[in-house]
Amino acid sequence: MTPAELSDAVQIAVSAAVQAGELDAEVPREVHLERTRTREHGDYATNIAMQLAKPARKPPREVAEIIAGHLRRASGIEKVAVAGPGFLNITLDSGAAGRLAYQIVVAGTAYGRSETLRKQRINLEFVSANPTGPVHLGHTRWAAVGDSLRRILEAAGADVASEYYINDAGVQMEKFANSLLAAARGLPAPQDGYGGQYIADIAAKILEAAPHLADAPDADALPEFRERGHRLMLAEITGSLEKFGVHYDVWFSERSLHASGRVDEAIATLRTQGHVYDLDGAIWLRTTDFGDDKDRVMVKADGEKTYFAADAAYYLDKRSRGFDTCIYMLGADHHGYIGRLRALASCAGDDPDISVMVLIGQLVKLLQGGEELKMSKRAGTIVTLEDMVDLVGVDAARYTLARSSTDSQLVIDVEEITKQAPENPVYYVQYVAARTFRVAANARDLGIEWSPPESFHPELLTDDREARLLAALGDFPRVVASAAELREPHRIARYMEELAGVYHRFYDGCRILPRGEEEVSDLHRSRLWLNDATRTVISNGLAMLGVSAPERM
RNA sequence: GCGCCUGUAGCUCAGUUGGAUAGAGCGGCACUCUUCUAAAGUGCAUGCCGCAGGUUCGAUUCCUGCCAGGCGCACCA
Repeated sequence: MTPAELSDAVQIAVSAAVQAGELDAEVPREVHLERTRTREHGDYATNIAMQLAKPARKPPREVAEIIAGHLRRASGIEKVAVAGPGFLNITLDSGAAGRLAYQIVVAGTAYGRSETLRKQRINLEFVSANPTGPVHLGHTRWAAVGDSLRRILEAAGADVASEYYINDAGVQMEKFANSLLAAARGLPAPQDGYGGQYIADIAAKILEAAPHLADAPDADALPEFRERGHRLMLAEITGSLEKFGVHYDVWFSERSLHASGRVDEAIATLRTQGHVYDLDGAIWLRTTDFGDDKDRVMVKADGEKTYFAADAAYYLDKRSRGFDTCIYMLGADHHGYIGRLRALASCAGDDPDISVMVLIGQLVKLLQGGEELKMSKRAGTIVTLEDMVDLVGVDAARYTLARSSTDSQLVIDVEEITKQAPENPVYYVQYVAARTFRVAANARDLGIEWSPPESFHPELLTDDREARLLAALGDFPRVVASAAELREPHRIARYMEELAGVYHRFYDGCRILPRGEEEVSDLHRSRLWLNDATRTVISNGLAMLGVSAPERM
């Protein structure tokens, strides 16, 4: 029995009570069920009686007793107890509870997937680091969280396109080109330019590919350095992200917006919507009409288009491609963008509550010897995605970055990364994958046959640890759905850590395979089903985080 | 000054429509392997859930104020 089925059963019990005239209240559309902390409180608890107490004008415990009376008649329920201020503690019949394992195994990779976000077309933009330097640790957090979110949204049935916006127009590229040129000439990095070893490396690569640039006049060499440097840097970024398991559906160039005239078009479109005006020689968008702090310049007095103008064109482009919702994942240093992006959507005639969602993530703070290490491309003291992967590997890196809420700053001690690697919770979770695999492999070696459905006897799974495991496994679809709706991948990770603990305790207390001369029993076979179900959930969950489910560790 | 985020165990952090004795991992102490992987399990210790009010039968959760930390407030990108 799944939580959803139980939730329906409770609802039916409530309406039965209402129909019998015992309860004068509206039947709630949803029944909130939660897994209990201890088995003394049964498998699931609901606070429905306390919620209905007020409208029904009866004490909560009395309401609880009434509902319990009806709920006890439902099939698959062994016990209903009224506890505390009016909780209904429900214990499932072990046969009904155990059938969940069968459903999970049959569903396989589909278990946890849903239609919650069906038909929603979502554009998910993340990382979008300037192609003027490597992907640093701050971006890496977005790579891990963003890519996981893409997988989770898809699991919830949304139609998602992940996208990387390449800021390849503007002065940053010129600074980058100047820095490369300086490095190629053996000069120090220009004021306001980029330093760091990667600049010298790229400059050397360019000279290797195009030796004639060594003697070319600066004016001729500069564009070459810019274009070649851009290509090399972007290739490096793409490569790092690919190795990190991050896939993008679209790599979108800012330049292409300017080149195709879409920036001008966007300004014209917004002008016809009536939100554009001219002042002091500049062209403005009146974002203050929609709650922004101040109006935003789209074209400066010198005729240059601002970054925001390109943003506007990019937004309109996304909408024209049919996306209902555009998710922007930005660092905390960009939180001032929320207002203008939402206002931009309003100016374009959209409802920003639907079409724009800005996820602000706090920055990753690096400590080295108790001192904060600033991440700056200019200073050249960057810890990059590649650095972190080299230290701990893709799995641990992705998991570590994705397991915390993006609302909280992440403090990572550079020196502790390596040292703590074996203690990373990712191994605690992955160990479940390895254990479940080994158990099944050993069972096959012993010649145990458990795959036919008739070898599964859910009613034998009566141990508390089996009940806890079943309840935990049953939670997975709800966790995935809420992670998708709230755009919070860390919920998957936290759930899996909990599931891992529950499984380890089951493994420790409930012998799955026969010992020595012991005969193979139905209980062994049934526990193998539970083992398989756990492996299914753990691998599905790890896949959503882009982390492998190893067969051995 | 204004705005956003955060403040929970020694450390890193969970805790969504308010609920039962506030949790996990790591770290500390003490235990458990001749039998499925001990990267595990069991027990113990450590908490004015930043502070003060308010709403409520009930607040870590909601509201207000204050304190502390981070990050922003360009005709930069």
